[in-house]
Amino acid sequence: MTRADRPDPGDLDLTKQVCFALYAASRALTAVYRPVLERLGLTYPQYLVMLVLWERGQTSVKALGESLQLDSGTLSPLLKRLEAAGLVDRARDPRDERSVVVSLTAAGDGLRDQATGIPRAIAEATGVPASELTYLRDTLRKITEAATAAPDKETT
Amino acid sequence: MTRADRPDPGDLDLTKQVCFALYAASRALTAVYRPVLERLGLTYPQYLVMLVLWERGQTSVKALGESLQLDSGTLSPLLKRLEAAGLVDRARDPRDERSVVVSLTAAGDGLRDQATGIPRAIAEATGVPASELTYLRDTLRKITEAATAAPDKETT
DNA sequence: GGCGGTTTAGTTGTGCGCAATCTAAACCGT
DNA sequence: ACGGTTTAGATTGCGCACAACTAAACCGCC
Repeated sequence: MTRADRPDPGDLDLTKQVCFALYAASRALTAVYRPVLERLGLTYPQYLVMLVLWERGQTSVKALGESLQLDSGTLSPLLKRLEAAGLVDRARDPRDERSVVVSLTAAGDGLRDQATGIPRAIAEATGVPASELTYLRDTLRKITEAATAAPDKETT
Repeated sequence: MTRADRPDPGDLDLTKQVCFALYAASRALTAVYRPVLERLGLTYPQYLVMLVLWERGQTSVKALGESLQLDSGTLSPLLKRLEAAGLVDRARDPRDERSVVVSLTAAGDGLRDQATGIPRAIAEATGVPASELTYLRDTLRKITEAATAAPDKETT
């Protein structure tokens, strides 16, 4: 069922451009993080996991996956690497043995201090004004929500 | 509580949120493409390569890399798979044997017809108005440019 | 209690992305 | 013509993402 505000032909190119812009911008920004995070021995997805843990102290793998929108196929090996690096502990929840609780080690908690300056460093490196960032964030969230709820495009 | 009480705490969180929003939105939109492209036997990066070829007919690997901002480490195996799928040909440029020219096969050219409806399908699936898409595209380009040119402390 | 279905992680396999390294071809100044 | 440099592409290794599958624990129900 097409909407009343269906895009006209001119918009088709636009969609293409937006998708690529998103794809390119995401990789470009991650590349800005890379050298900064390298000093902490983290990749960007690992940094995201640490952000959640610094805020919550501990979480199940499931909750982590919901927050970051990643599945166990991605998280399991990633968490294994964080554990091998001595930053997190993993243990089955005794209340529910299906669940694995991820928590910070002392080293993982200590890393937080070194990470506090990162958002500022990134903001300065890119130099995009906060007003635009706010609008951008909200628009991106809207797109993510719309894409996540996207219909699977029926027949043919 | 874990937040830094700095002069401008709002911006720091914002940066973090924008980066994640970008990362999440990019993956979410790619996921919308996935089932659509699957019918053509293409992944999203492969689709991007085909878009360039449908527009230009042929390109060198280098030019392709500049357009998509991907290096040979990514493109070489990707093009090999497209070649194995019978969609493209690869040949050394006789004028400069260092360069490899990628061109469309008949099958690759024929796939264009099936691909014309894709941008519309994506636009409808997400349902974000064109006015926002335009602003979004321009902001993303600005960020990509800023990130690509980002000053890096590891400079010597 | 035992059975069937669900939930939670982990594993396997494929395809990016990117750094580092390698090879070969082209260019360049002498 | 020559040796050094630059350039284009391929290869290797690692870490995501994601689909498909497996195994174990939980749950409801009889």
